[in-house]
Amino acid sequence: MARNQQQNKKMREDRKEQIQAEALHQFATKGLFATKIKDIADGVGMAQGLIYHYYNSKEDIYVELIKEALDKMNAAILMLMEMPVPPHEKIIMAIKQMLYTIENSDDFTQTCRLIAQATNSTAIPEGARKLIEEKRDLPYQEMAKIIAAGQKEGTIIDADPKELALVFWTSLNGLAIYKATRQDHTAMPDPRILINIFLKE
Amino acid sequence: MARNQQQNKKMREDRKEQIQAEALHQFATKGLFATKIKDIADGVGMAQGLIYHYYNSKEDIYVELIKEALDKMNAAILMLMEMPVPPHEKIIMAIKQMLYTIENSDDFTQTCRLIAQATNSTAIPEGARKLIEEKRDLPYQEMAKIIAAGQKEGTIIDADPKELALVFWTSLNGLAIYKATRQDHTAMPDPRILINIFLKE
DNA sequence: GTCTATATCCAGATAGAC
DNA sequence: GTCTATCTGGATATAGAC
Repeated sequence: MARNQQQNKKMREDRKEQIQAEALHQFATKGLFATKIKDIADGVGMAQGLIYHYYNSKEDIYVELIKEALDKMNAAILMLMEMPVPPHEKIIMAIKQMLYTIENSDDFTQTCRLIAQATNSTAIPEGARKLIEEKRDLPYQEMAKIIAAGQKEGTIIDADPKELALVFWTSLNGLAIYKATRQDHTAMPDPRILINIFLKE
Repeated sequence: MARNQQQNKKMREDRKEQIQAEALHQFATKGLFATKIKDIADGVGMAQGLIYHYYNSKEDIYVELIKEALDKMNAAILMLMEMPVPPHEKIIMAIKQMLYTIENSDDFTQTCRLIAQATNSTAIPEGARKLIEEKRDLPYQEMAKIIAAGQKEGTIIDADPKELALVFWTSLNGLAIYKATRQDHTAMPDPRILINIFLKE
């Protein structure tokens, strides 16, 4: 009996993940309002009404995706923060890693795109708005700390750490959006161009 | 009679501009699908049905706005191109001008936001999609030319001009999006941070 | 030119059979 | 768990009076 309950629960979770994956794809490319429940259902291969066996509303799916996207992003940043390397190495690693991921990971690209869409629209569910407000500043704050540490170390150029952190993330975000919206395989720039913004020579 | 016809035409144009201004604001903040014709009509202070006296459809308004936004952007780039100053000066001027405009012009910010929304969604009218495809590469191409000229001059760092142009526009675009989506008065970074990406010291 | 009223359609969500 | 059928609301666009 316990075995069966567990199995059922797992199957339900699997099904929800299918829906999530499809919804991420659709929301990221078309946005919340242009995506119809039927589109998601068709993508998964289930009846339109069946979606409501797993979620209470379209908004619920959306908010869950936004939450996961933000958490995934922030977890990646915090992992970087804790690496046992000096600040300027963290920055070099982060830039190389981000450029590589932007160029090669479709899932990451879609996640970026979802967040960009959400951030750039006021017409999103209240729950999503709150999550974004609450979580979106963390990367900027953490990067400002790394930069300040690097300046103390003497490896990072002299400028307001907050401003440098702003340039750091908005540049990478701009590149991610650019990549996401071109179907062709646009190459990312040489990492050194970006690294040069921050490091003293 | 001719006098009257002219007056009527002008009044009609004025009314269309009112609609356009309101639609730009709404589309830029909420997107095409979340914006209802009634929202626009309410913003202008006219009945919902009256909009159709001036436009055939919501999509028509949208496509017209996209066209004007892209043309305005490209015209600004071309003006810069033709200024009688050396390449590295053009880059310095462009960065300073862009940062200043991002920080101070609400209209520009909304235009950026509209284009970002449109570029980042596949669910836009065919006409808008075509215009974007057709016009969005011009800034990248023109900037690559300026950069290549600056390299010949010896003032711009050694790297692929296309990649530098990519970093140039995506960085500024990232900053514009950032600014557009924060209600508070977020300061732009010191221009020298960005200028340093491109200029030899 | 402007309004009110309405035809029409579409999509989110629910009900109920299997 | 899954489907089909349906209720319901809301939004685009049109019609017609003033």
